Amino acid sequence: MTQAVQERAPLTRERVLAAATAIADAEGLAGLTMRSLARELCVQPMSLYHHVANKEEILDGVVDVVFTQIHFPADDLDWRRAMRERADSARAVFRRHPWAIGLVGTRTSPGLATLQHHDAVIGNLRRAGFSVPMAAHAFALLDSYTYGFALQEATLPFDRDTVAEVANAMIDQFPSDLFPHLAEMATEHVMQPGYDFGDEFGYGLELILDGLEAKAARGG
Amino acid sequence: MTQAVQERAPLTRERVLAAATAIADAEGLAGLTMRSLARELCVQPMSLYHHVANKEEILDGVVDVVFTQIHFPADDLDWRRAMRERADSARAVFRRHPWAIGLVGTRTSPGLATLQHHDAVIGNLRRAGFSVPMAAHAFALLDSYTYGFALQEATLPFDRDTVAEVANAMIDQFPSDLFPHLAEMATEHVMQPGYDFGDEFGYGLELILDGLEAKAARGG
DNA sequence: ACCTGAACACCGTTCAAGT
DNA sequence: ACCTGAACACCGTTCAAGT
Repeated sequence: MTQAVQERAPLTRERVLAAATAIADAEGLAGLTMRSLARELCVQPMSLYHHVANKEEILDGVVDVVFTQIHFPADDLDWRRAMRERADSARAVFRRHPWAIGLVGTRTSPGLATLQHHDAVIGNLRRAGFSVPMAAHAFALLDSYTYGFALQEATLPFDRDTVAEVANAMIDQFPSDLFPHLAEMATEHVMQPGYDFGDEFGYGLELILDGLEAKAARGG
Repeated sequence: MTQAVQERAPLTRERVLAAATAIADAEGLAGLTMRSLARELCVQPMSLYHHVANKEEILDGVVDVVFTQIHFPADDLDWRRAMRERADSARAVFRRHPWAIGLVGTRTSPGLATLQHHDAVIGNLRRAGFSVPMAAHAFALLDSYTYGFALQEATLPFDRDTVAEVANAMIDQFPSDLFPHLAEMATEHVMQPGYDFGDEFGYGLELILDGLEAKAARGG
């Protein structure tokens, strides 16, 4: 584990959540157990319950820790740049913590950082002249796109060699002529040198920002 | 459980996955264990291992079962209607199986139905004249939006009473003036009679389809 | 070929006891 | 106030044995 050997600082909720995040990063969500967390903190499993109610609260907590890391630009930045920068930052953060995005779809009580982040997004749009309903449209659209892209990226292999490996495993498992269009896209596009699925993010984001700008200009 | 009492049909992979889906629908993903699944099928836990390799394969399997339910329109339908219908269908399916969308972000080996679905989407776009790179753009954009919207909906309460309950719990937990823009949007818009977050889906979808149509017309 | 009983090494969590 | 040892009711999975 990353910091198993250390003088025993007193346990706090923050230290518990930081350690939980580190474990999930290193071993995935399945590796994060009350027992592995206690081991990481040089403590008995039961000590954790003095700082968090249960494992659910830890999962809520680590999602909020991840939201802490999403950069939100200064209040006075024009809305297009602000939305672009925070979308790019969110995508980068979820790329660093790929276990977190699936968790977002299961947590029903958002934490402080999550709510602050959402408030800042809506605030920026309102100051830019978006009506409340138009800000709601923009918010739902941009967040859906960003989360969904992160969700797709979470299952993607990081490097090119693994891409080929996965593709081969797929071809082994199914008759290759079952998916002619998928095969065409893979061979002619995705497997070509220079292709990076991540580049698709900017394309879609600009298309959405263009659309929102046009709508906002004519009032929704 | 939904069908615990029944004559014991021979176990098959299909029956195992159908029962697993039913359990997840009824009790959530946490309620789906090898043991609860065996109980549902009137069988000993170990019998399951003759039809699936392990629990991971069951999770892969139920995601594919869910993809089976996403309706894909006839091949010759114009691309805008085809994309709209399958996005609406996907959203409805994930609303019925809210546990499934988070799982999408953790499964790295897609099943037959998933791949067939993706192939049909790309095929429709190609027949409509989309270039391979343009089809890749459209595919990434529409899927990201649809999955991301489903991810947000998965954490939302279903009925109005629960919305108010959740909002009150949030206000109890944090000083209410910490999130002025969120509060404004909640009181002036989201909590108003007639508001339904689900309606945001169509707004964003049409904006994206408009953008794609314009881009496709001028070749990317 | 298909199913099972007993067992193993894990889980999250509670309780009563220690300092 | 904070931490712990022992225990409980669960997990997924293996193995050797049954039909």
